Amino acid sequence: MTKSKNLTMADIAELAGVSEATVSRALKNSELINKETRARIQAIAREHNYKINTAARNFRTQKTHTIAVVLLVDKEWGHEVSDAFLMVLLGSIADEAAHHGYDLLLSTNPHDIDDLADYYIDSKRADGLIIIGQGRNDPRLDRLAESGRPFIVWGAEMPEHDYLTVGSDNRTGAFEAVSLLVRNGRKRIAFMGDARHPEMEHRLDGYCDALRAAGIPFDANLVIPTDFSRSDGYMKTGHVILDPTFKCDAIFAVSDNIVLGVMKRLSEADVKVPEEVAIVGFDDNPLAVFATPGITTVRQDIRLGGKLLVRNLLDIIRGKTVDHVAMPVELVVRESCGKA
Amino acid sequence: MTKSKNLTMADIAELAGVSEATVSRALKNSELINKETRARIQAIAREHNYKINTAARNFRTQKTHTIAVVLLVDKEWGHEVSDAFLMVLLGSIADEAAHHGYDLLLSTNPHDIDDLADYYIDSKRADGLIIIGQGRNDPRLDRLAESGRPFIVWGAEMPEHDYLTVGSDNRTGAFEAVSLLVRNGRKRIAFMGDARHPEMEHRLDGYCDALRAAGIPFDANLVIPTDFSRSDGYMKTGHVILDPTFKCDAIFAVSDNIVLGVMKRLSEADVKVPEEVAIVGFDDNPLAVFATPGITTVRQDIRLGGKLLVRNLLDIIRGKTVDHVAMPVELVVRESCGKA
DNA sequence: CGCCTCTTTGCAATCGATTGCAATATAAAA
DNA sequence: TTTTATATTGCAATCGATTGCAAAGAGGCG
Repeated sequence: MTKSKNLTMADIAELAGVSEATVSRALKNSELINKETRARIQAIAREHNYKINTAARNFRTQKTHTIAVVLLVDKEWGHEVSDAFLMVLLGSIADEAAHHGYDLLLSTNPHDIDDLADYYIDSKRADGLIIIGQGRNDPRLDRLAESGRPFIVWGAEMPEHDYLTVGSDNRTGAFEAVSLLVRNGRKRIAFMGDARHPEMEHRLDGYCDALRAAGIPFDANLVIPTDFSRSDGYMKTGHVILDPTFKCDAIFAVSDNIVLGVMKRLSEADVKVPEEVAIVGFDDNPLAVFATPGITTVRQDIRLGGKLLVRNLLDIIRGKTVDHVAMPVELVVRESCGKA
Repeated sequence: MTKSKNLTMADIAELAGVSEATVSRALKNSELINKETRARIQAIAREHNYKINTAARNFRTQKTHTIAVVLLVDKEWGHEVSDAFLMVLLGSIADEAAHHGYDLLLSTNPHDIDDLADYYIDSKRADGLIIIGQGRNDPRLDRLAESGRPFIVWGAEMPEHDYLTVGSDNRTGAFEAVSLLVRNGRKRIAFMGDARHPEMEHRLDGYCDALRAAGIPFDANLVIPTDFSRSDGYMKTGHVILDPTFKCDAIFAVSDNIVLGVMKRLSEADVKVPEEVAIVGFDDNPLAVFATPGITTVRQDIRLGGKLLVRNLLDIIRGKTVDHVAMPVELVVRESCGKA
């Protein structure tokens, strides 16, 4: 098809009989240029299939029109972390970025990039960063915050860390989930999750809120440290839940992935869900509805999350003031939580 | 931290008392520059936290050191297409690209970018493209191929389309899967999948191969058009498999996602898997092992796939000759396929 | 007709790193 | 000592688009 070498703005200028400056402005649709001239130049550019050289433009303007998404997904958590979840978030970020005319740079586990800002911002690869995978206490994020470069984090607001976040209202979500179990007559409700992780900490807070509201005393023995994975859900169920000395009639798990592992193990042990143990999860993983029984869960609006990450990051880049976001969540009731 | 404005190569040159040219070569570790001088300049650059301006470099060299990954994931298929699968593939691509010093540009469903090559290559955003989501017959890919720009596709080799691919040996995988069902004594084996999709077409071929090898006649009624999704697996099971006039004692489905939907529906109808209907899937979705019963499936080496996509694309960019890749697959036997 | 305003266009510098070629220094050979 | 080969370094052009400022043209008004 087009085998001609790349055209430059000078070529278009020549073709149109105007200067490069005029072409530049015309292609931008600048008001400075006469309307007819603009249209004519645009037509010529289109006709000759001219594409502006992004590299040159970025260089000249010192902007990249690119945002970098960094996935810090360690093995530390369950490594499959939410597959579906991540994919949806990523897709939504990509769509929203494209919508604003930004490209998306993706990087997973940049273990050898100790200074994210240097790599992405200072070296002019991206104008800002979206970090996914807040982790427990990543010093890199604190360094980033100190350096004052534009970035935003998916996760939970943490008073002791000085960076902006977008995430779900984990505390309220957990509160509603556990309250539902209480309404359904459950008294000994176990919590499965890793409270060292910011978001999960908030979910534990919500769990405690719900118990308190119901007048049920908090029992630390019911808190079972579990990472995000199905396999850890499976294992902890075998080691703790099924231990004869352990008694519970319900479980609130911080992710549907965990629930899938739990239910697999319970079914092997012939423990009936929800009759003997009622369960509520978190995320509304697409699988939740296909599990047997269907998993009652807390749905996060991930697509909205992606959009907000992008919008707020762009605002930060433009110097506007931005606040933390805790998006509302929605309880999705299926079978696993039992009946009232 | 560093609030000083960005240093340029000229600054470093001045600090080191040499010319910019020398700095440029030294930072590249060029043999042209004296070893000690090189070390000294590198030290100075590090000390002052100098980062090369990628935008300027890309502009000057007319290379981007970036590859673009384009996800063409239409609703046409089951939209959740493989969640886990995609995430793993993407992660592997990202890692391998980083390993070669390339950045990764991500784009999902560029519906308004009718000419992918223009957008990414001509406008100097990327040096090459990786396309994921071969689809049935995307004319955009043919146009890309015609234009001669460097790209590669995840999927299946198609003689009538002129572009390079990396994918799994779908035909052999399907052959082994179906042969296993045959060995386990099954005679009427249904095929669930959309044969219009290149990869699935090969799986259908493998299915036919296995029947032929076993002397079982092919019955077109046993081929049930199904997209990739759990929900379509669920629905088609209700509409076709459970239809009283339909008889089968086994199912080969082209994705584990489908199997999950199938098993959900079968369990609702109290049909026992594998006793009444044996099932084999494809992909070895991380969930396959957590389903009840565990799903026997064909595992693809997705991480290897990601690596090969990147390596072969880079070879293409460098003008080397590259061939199609059909990676070997592995049958993973769990419970859903019954016992011999 | 001269002066002023407003619209439209062009000039030319600029962004920062790279690289072919020339220049210099140093060592080796004659 | 002169010539030649080799190792280092610098000069200066270059990549292509953008933009502040100046300039030219069009129209209005006194």
